[in-house]
Amino acid sequence: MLELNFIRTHKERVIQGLQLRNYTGENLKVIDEIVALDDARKAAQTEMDNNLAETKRLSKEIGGLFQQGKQAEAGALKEKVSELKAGIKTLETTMMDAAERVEKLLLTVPNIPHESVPAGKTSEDNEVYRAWDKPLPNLGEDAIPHWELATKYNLFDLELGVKITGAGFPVFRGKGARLERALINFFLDEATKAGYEEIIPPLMVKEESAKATGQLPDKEGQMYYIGEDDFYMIPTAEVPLTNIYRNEIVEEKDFPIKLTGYTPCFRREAGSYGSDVRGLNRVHQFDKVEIVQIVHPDTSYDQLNGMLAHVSGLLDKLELPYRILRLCGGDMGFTSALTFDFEVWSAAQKRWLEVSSVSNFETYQSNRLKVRFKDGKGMRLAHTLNGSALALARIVAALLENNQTSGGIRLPKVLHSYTGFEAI
RNA sequence: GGAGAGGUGGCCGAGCGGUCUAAGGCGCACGCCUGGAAAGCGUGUAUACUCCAAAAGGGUAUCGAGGGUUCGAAUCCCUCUCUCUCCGCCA
Repeated sequence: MLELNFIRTHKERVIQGLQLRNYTGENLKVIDEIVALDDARKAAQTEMDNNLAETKRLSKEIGGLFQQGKQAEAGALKEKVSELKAGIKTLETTMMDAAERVEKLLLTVPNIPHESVPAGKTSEDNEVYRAWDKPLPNLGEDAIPHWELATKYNLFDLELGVKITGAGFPVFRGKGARLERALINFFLDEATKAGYEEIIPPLMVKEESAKATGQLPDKEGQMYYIGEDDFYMIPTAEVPLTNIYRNEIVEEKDFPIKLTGYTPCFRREAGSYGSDVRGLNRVHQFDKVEIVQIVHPDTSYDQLNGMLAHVSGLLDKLELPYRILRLCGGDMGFTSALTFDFEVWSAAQKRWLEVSSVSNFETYQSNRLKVRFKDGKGMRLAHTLNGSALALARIVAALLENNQTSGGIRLPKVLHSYTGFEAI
């Protein structure tokens, strides 16, 4: 969430930012409400603290009087303290109530977009940041989509997933499973080469963790929830990886912290049924290698560029046509200040598929996470970033479709040593 | 799952109703000492909120978390949580 102090001191910027996210008059009032409530909280707290100080002083006096055997005088003071205590209780309630309401409202305010974020309402308005300037593969009439290729070559089976679990839980098998594992290894190796530390995190997280990275309360209902133990299945490795540093004070010299991890990702995808969900386009469980960075605020945009270069490099090596979009204010995620999406061309479906989303959250996540470092001026919040590098299911879809030939499916050279075969 | 023992500052560890404003030690930083270092000595060593125009300096809270008893809680009571030991189950 936004820093309260930032809202207080940069109200105009906050409002401009919200306008870029298409907030208008009525919705913008929340900012003034927050400041007013916080004023009330401060006033109550100051008074309460003063009363507490007085109580403390008197209690000590009573202790002294008891030791001198002056019971009567002590009794008189006791009454005075009791009176003060009643007032303190009221003030505390006022303060806690105001603080809670501030917190609640703050959770409803999204991150302020970076100045480069284009105006716009929907994905239609996203800016093509880097277009694909070479020709797209032309497969001819008999090209078939990846779900048919999967059946033809026995690569994955969605019906089998339905039998075992339900719709959207693919079963990979044979060369399909091998390809999946090859891609995971390839992505992890590349991330490690780029200086990311490999992590194997828990796949379920507690509420506190999901809150800290912003999945809750924003995406309640999109995560699988294990009620018996109060766990959430992770929708992305971002959650456990970033939470490694929750409540940590980091040494400035340890920046940039770079983590990578492969995990399956679980998403309920409630309310997103439609024609674009066939095959691997949208599933409830998919594999992904994530990269996460925790960095000094001065360098976060440089690091963001580094992440773009990293993801571009992966797609280049996989020989997939792709483009990069800069998301507009209306399409950007709640917690992000700037997001770039990568889309690969799916030649049989003749459409772009999102395979990566790379974002800088600035201090929005770290404020909830409380990831801080100390510099000359005191405690400061770090910046957090993350990106998919990459999401597997759709990469598989594109690889299969784009490389199909009448004689089989060719695989990009970089994967040969990982798969142990050059074609399917 | 059952039984027991515990969670105190960056770390170890004392404290078990008032002087805890948390002893002592280690570590760390700075200074003195030294040709330089070690040792020794001295000083300092958290976080959040808040008061003050700011600095300096105050105030409040935090001894796993939350609640309670009390004029006063690290200390007593309740709930939760985590760790350790033993037993059971188990890849």
